[in-house]
Amino acid sequence: MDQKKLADLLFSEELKTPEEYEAMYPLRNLPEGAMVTRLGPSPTGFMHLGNLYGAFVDERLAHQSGGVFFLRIEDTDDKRFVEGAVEVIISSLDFFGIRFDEGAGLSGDRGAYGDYTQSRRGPIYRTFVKKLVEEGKAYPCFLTEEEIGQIRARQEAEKVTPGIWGEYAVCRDWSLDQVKAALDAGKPFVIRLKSDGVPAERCGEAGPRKIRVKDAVRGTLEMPENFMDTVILKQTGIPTYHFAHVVDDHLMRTTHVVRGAEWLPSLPIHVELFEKLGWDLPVYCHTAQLMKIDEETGKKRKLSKRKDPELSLTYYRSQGYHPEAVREYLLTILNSNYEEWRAANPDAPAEDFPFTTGKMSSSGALFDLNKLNDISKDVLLRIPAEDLYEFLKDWSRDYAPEYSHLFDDRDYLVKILDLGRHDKKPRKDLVYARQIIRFISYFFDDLFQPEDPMPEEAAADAREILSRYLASYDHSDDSGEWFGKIRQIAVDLGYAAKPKDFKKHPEEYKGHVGHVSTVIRIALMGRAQSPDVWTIQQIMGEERTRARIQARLDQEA
RNA sequence: GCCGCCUUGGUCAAGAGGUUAAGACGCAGCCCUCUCACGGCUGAAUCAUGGGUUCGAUUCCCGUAGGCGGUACCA
Repeated sequence: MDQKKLADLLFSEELKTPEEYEAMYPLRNLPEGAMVTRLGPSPTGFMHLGNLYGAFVDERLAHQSGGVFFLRIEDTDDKRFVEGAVEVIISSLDFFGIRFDEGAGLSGDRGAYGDYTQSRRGPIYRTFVKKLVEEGKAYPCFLTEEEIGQIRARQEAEKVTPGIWGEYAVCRDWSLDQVKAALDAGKPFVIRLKSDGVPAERCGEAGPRKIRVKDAVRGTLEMPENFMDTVILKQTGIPTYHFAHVVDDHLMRTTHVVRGAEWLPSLPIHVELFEKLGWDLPVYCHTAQLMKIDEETGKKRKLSKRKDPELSLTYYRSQGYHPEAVREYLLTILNSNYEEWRAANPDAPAEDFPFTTGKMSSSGALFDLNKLNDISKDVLLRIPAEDLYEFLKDWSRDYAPEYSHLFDDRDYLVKILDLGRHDKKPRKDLVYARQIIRFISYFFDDLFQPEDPMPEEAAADAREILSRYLASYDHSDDSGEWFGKIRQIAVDLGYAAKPKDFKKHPEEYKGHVGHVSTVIRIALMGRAQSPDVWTIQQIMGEERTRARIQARLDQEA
């Protein structure tokens, strides 16, 4: 039979049979309902929020159902490979709590369904390509780039769908002899799928035939069937994404294929490939994409590696966002009912949230930094100060070594971080590491610096206020006694004891007690705004407190 | 160009053939208050558009527009 001969001619190497591979990779022995998902990044060495977003869906689905989540390196495009990329992928996802059960790893593969790197699976793909050729479902194509360009030009002139299909697929029905001759002439070739689809322009009134695919996030998709003779095996003997996806996800027994919506247009190709190979379709989950507003055009667009370095995962790490905050943020945009759940379960770990594909939005969300910050405040509040200390210390080691000395006195820093966090209405001052360091900088003499001017109302009396304050200062005063003294100073110098009195009769006072305490606050913290002064003083200690006041006094002189 | 997906306030969004169209972030104001933060209250702000179907449509259907994506021997 010619096709068998053709297949042998094309693939002379020793290959396993499809049956052997089926036996090597048996159905997984997993409980009912367990999902098998995978992440298939190409090793470009760059991960951004969008990658995390998708990975998170895979991870939740697998781990929530007692299934398996594995990593497969999709490096069928050798031009994209960047040294060290696999490590970047694994470590940056790990930082955000995303761990693989199986697949490619730093010290080799884990799991029985490998190899997990596509560039090393050549023989597997060729086995199945050969099978398709034998069955007349694929064929070698010797068209050169130039010839394809000419075909395209002709198609454009004829206003017909560009691509290799129907009569434009000139090698489609070549005889064995024709192929042999081309081969003997040393012509390079690719293998194309011999599509059964009816070209859209040949369908007439009825329109193209439709395929129906159930998508876990979009419901039933109805799309025109494929009719392109798509390349499945490149000249190099390595498959295209389309073919690798189908073979790998079948052999690796993936149950749910989570990928971005940019794959939607090629879904019909995948469906035809699954059919031709006689395999069941996985459940597809085409996720919406994270978007951002392009500064140049002012329009929405997909996140881009090139243009959005600030959306890279390392950016968030370097700013010191806590991984849990990023996870919660992603959860809120992934599942619309998450915030509601969080409100009802304020202390539950996020893992307890029942994540579902049905609650995922099918339209793309804009990345919202405000929202991330807001969520981060709440997340950090749930983390004990001791843990926060460790988190900040690790962050500083990697991204801000200039602050390493802040971690010398652990007790001091822990007290600072815990300030006001245990009240009935806890403070939410802490957002991310860089911001936290800035926020607490005045606790450290080398970082302390005056930022705000004295308040107008009390500037003239600043010296007097400070000297009286220093004279009456008793570190053992409780906060009531302490504030009583400030009030006394205020009254003695002609300020209202209560802001309301001043508001009612501004003409009777120079200002109010708030202005007086602001003078003290600025001397101590260099800022007009801060948490409770008494508490800060207790943390700073008497010596530092007195020194700060004295220094300002000297300066005011 | 062609093909596909998407479209509720500035952002994330719930929602149903008849609702005063939830909630969150952000924004404004007020309250609390020695400042800020927290918290509370109030407010401004949304169903892209045209045409059907219907007693009634933001919701269902068709068209249009806009956004996004695809149109590779990239993924």
